[in-house]
Amino acid sequence: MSQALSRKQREIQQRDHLILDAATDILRQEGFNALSMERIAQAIEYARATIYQHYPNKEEIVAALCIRSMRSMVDLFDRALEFKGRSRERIVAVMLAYELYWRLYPNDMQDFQVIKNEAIRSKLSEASLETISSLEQHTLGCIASVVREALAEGDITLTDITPEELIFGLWAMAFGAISLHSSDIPLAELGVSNPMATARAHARRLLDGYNWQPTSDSWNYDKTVNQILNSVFAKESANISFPKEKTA
Amino acid sequence: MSQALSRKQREIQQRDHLILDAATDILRQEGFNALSMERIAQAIEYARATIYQHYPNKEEIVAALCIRSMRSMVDLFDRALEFKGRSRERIVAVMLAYELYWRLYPNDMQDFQVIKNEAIRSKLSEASLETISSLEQHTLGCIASVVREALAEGDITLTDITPEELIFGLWAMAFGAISLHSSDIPLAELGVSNPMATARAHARRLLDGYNWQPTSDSWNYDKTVNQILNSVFAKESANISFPKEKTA
DNA sequence: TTATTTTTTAACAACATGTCAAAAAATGGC
DNA sequence: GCCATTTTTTGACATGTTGTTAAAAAATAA
Repeated sequence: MSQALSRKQREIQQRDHLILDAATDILRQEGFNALSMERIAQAIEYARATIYQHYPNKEEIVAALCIRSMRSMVDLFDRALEFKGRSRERIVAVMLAYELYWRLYPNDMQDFQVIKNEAIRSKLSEASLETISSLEQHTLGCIASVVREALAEGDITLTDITPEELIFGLWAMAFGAISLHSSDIPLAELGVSNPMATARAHARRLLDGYNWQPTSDSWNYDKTVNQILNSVFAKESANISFPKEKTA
Repeated sequence: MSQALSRKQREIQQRDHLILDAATDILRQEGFNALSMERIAQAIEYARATIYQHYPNKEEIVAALCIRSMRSMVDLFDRALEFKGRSRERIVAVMLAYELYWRLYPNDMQDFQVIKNEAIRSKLSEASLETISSLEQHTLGCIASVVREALAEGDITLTDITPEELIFGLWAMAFGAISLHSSDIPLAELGVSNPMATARAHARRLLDGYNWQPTSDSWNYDKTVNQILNSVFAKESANISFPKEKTA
């Protein structure tokens, strides 16, 4: 009985993947406007109403894609924290995780933009919104833990801002850089060929500005970056060429 | 003849304002999903088809709102450049313009997010997209001119990055801060009560990090901020209380 | 095989979109 | 002021999407 039941349920689970995969394809190839229940139904060869058994609307489908993608981002963040070293090296690791995520799944980041949109958010369930929010909080928590560590170890002393405000600064810089990059502003034409590497350089300066030890003039962070890539992110970085920051 | 014709045309122009105002109300009070041609038509007491004489779809209406709002932003940026002083004071003025814009028209900034969305962008005409783009470029140009000025006057020397990359950094920080702020992430709960003031503090540190003279330890920028607010932005700042950055 | 439960679907009602031909209003010549 | 012409406004239509529901189909268990 539980055998037969679970066979059917496995079928349903598989169909869930079919739905998400079809949605991804349509989203990537034709954009959000082309994404409709009918369109997905055709792609997976089921009736439209069947998809409503899985998701109450297409916005929840995009949310599911987002959540799936955010989980792999969280994984990278957690892995970043496995890098052992001085606090400032560890914050570099966390920022690299963000950059790596964007390089590994450049398209997924666009879904984040979609999900930020009020028109879409307003159709999501409380449950989905909370899942998204808690995943977001998790990534923030990773940065926060390193900042707290730095404070505890005396690598940084904050006088004019709170730890949370420092976190916000790093977050805003990274988020802003990625947002601008994934919008269709022609950054390359404006003279910014590599936004993420540039953001990384700015973050380095900013942390130097706050005197987070060891500052970049007394430590080779390019070496640290390589160490991080070759240890905790060995698997991912194998397929990816990482541009160095230009260093003075 | 030109009298009679222009009377009618004035009527049509007025109706254009009616449409945009109605759209703004609906957008603010009920969100993008509630915005429909029918809904606007009811509000202004004309037939739906009449609105299509003005705008081919609701996305273009939002674009028009955006463009109207961006023009006032550009105005603030231009006014910021009227402030005379050292280059680093002038960059402070430009950043203040951005902050001021956000404080004067907090809701309008949300429209910018809407217009960044691919689903909406894909329905806009080339003309609208280009207008938006050129307004965006104009604001960037304002920052760029100050950076060039600083280079020319020797207030800053860039070794490891290009001027464009520095501009990108300031832009990303400001844009990221505002994006995060206007998303519904509870920044206050996270300990960031004043995102824009925080971003301003970070920008100050960043510019100090790049050694843009005079650095903040040798110059009272709080005083500069007040001077800017009381001169070029006298009218606007009268109604607005500006939080000071916390300074070490 | 047959009764019962679960899953799938076709059909429906509601609503939004964009277009177009007809109605209404404005204009201009007489 | 009247009528022909042009412009503006509108109701009506075809199309497409959404979410629901009752019936058909399939799976399950006796």
